[in-house]
Amino acid sequence: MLSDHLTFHSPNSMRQMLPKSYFNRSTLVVARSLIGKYLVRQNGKGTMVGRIVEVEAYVGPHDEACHASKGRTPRTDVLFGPPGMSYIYLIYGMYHCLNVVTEEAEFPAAVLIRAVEIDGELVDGPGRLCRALDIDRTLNRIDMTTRQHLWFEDRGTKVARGKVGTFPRIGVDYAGEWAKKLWRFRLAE
DNA sequence: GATAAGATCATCT
DNA sequence: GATGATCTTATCA
Repeated sequence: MLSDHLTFHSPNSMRQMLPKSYFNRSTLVVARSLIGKYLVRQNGKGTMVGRIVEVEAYVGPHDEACHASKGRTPRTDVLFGPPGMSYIYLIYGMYHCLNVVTEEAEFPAAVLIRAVEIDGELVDGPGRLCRALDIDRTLNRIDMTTRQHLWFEDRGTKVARGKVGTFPRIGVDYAGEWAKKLWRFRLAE
């Protein structure tokens, strides 16, 4: 009886929140392994869940595409903090971008969540994603490992390594050689 | 189909 | 005062 509809309904036993230790690893490893995991958003109206389809890694003080490469400022301070925290900022005056901080404190790095699939619908692009999930700067710098507001889950679905393609990151041409790094990960259909 | 331009503001210089 | 880790709409081919 325990095995009744075990997979189809994805019971709680298969929903594992990703803990702080998950993010305290190499940013590239975290980024790649986040593909196929789930982003859960809980607000006053209810709960929304998106399957992560595309992410980008921003790695360390020397990565010129990473905001932290320009130094530690009030905005980028959270990147230098402990892993598992949210880093959300406004870009181009109208869109928000959601990141999760990775690696140990004092090493500034994060993974940008670029696209998710919600109920089979692709939500493509960090700005759209934040709009769809009701994410803005009020959620900046929250702990994403507490099952409150915003967190990640592993729901037992497996993604073959060959199903994850690597690409250059978007919109970072100014970053010179760093712009060529294949630090964008996307799930092949 | 591809490319260009406009929207709009927190952040940093 | 300049600049984006973007998206939508318009214009062209």
